[in-house]
Amino acid sequence: MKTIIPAVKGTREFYPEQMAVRNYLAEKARQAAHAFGYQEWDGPFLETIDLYAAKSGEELVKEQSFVFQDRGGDLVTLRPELTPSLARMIAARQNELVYPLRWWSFGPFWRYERPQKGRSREFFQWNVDMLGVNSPEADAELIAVAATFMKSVGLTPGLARIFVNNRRLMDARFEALGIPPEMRLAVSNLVDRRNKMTPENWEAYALEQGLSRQQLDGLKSLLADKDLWQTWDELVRLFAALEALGVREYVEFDPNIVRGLLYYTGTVFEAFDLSGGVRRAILGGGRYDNLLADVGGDPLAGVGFAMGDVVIGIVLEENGLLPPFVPTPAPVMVTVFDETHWLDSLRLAAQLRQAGLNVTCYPEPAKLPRQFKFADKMGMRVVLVCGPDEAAAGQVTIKDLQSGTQNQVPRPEAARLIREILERA
RNA sequence: GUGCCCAUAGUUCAAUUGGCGGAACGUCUGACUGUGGAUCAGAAGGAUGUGGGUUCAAGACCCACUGGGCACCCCA
Repeated sequence: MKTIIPAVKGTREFYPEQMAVRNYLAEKARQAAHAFGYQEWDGPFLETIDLYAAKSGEELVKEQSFVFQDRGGDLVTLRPELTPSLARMIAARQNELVYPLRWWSFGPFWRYERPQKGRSREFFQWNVDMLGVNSPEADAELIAVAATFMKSVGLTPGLARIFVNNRRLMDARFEALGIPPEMRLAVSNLVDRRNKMTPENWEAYALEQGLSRQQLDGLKSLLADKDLWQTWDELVRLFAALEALGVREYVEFDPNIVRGLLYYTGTVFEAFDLSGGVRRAILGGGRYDNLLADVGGDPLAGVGFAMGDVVIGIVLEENGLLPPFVPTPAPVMVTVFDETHWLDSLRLAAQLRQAGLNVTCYPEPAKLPRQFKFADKMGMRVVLVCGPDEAAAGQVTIKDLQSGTQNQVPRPEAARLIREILERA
């Protein structure tokens, strides 16, 4: 009896309070995507491991995926990301889809990682993608969708910001520094871990990776140059478009943004939480122009981003930006005065539902204080009492729990008067 | 997958050198037989995460496991 089977490590249990947060995030994501005309879609939760082998990066496939053998002996994977599924589904119907294609999705993903704060093995991710357009203006639109979401949940540019870079720009600069193509990945990783090491260690590590002293100095000044974007036409156009889209204040150029996924080819961006002590990545994305061709489709340009629900949830919680939790979806409760008035209460509740209200009825006769206490704890706004007095007069008592006032009114008027109370703030 | 830290009531935390496990909040009951929140009074609630070991004696010390956190790694 006392033995409880624990939940699987790294999974999450959504009690109504957490479910409300998840739904809130999903709803805000939906609104932002719909504001820009994106269509909702989804892929399978189970995929073959081969789908990810091509482009997702070795680490993700080999060490961070849930892989199982099914009863037929085939290996199946709980999806660790969505973009490969997107690429396949588009490739399969490449000639019948309407372009430019704007799709969004919000669903569960799994990664076999060591859980810690802001990272679980089971999480929800919002994905937004545009395919069929290759332009900085398209990149800007994706960033604008992200910024629109951030704004809608109360994140100001002071609390969180989107940092942008461009892989082609960096490649050109690496080229100019005489860093050969085969060293680019190592250099990217180097850039990625810069703020995690002391300057001395980082430089030593850089030299160890094969950079010359001169190249290292060149790299350092490159990474410090916040105006570098002005030398790159794509980024000049990107920022002009962001300005026009009204989200320029959320975006900043940062040559240190690299991103690990291999399929990005141009613009890359990452939103960070600036409100706390550590910079935490809220969302990330970029342009991937080769992905379709890589999964066997015709070449098709794409740009997109993904946001996990865990970090954003923590950031909003820590900044007091989550909406207050209202336990019940029914703001109205009918009390049950006693056994003889029980069915009358059920009738009243049914009438009010018929009138379009969400109404709960206390499930049994009980002392009124208990019933009122219950209504209060469940966050209800209106409590109805129909006892002997009301029944004799064909009336009902309506109490507004927020103001504490109550009135006894004819029953046919109840629905209208309740609605009036609910519409008051 | 590596290193370090943590685990006591539903929750957040106490418990001297190893010596009878406490408080706050929450919950329940009553003050209040037709009315929630506030206040007051009372009550319930624990094999101290699991399994072993040391000891006359373990919440405390040792080992393993499980879970969580931090840093790597990676990323949402």
